[in-house]
Amino acid sequence: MTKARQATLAILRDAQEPLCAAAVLERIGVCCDQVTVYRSLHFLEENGLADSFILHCAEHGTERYYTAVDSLKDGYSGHHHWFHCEMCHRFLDLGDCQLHTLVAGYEAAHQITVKSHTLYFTGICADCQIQGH
Amino acid sequence: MTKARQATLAILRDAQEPLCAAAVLERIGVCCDQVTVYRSLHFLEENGLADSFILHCAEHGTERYYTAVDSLKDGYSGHHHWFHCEMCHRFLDLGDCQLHTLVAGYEAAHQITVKSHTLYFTGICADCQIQGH
DNA sequence: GCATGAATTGCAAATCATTTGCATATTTTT
DNA sequence: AAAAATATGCAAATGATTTGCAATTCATGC
Repeated sequence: MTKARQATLAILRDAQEPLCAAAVLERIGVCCDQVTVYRSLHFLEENGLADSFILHCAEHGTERYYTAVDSLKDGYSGHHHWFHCEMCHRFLDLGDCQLHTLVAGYEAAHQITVKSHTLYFTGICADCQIQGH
Repeated sequence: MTKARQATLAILRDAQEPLCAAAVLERIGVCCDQVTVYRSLHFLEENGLADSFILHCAEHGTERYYTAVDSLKDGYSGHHHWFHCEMCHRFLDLGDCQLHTLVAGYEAAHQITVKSHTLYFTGICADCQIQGH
């Protein structure tokens, strides 16, 4: 792995939330160019080191967000799902993917092979609910 | 509802799959402009008549896809989920949303209010599996 | 340890779905 | 039917992401 790709992966791992390319770029400093960040994110995802999803948010528009994939442990896929607060625009980690049974059911019912899925939730987080709207 | 909005909704209802703005435009003929299609789709979604999700596909790039929301029947939300075949690029209807329990669990566990979610699956459909790769 | 071909990077410019400004047309209200 | 409000069309802007290409760095064999 090149320096740029390592730096990108380290940033995703350190982040407590999904990051868009712009957020990675902000943190990566002079290490490399914006285009290299995009290419590194592609590389990481192709190689199973990162996950991504496209989310539209009133504040930030439509962007692809990336997370580092957890190292696999017993019974865990390393693939998380997220909640996005439409008021404070932060992400909340909902933990490891819970869709295995559902996916298996769809595969059996329709004779399809599901290779990946995108799932995220939006709404109001606990903090924003307390503060009223 | 204006003529453009009615025409857009009728197209979504007739379609057996999610449609992007370009696909709606193709079918809408001289009825209205491309910009009006975009605005009509926004209108339908804001008013609960359509659902949408953003999907990236090798063939068609990144686009937002819309479906008409079913009229509500007992125990059904009207909100469907879809499978997208990465070989033939078609959509398969997986039926009414099955996430109610999961959502309720997340809401209780994190004191959040989930207002919506995005879920879709990608992989290889039955037809493409038979045909080999 | 270094030459050599392959893969990666930086920069500038291109893409492309979607949005916006604004004048006109249509719809709704009174 | 006139006035006020809303929707539409057209042209141009936006903004995230991608691409071309020359220069640089990396991997590998000798």
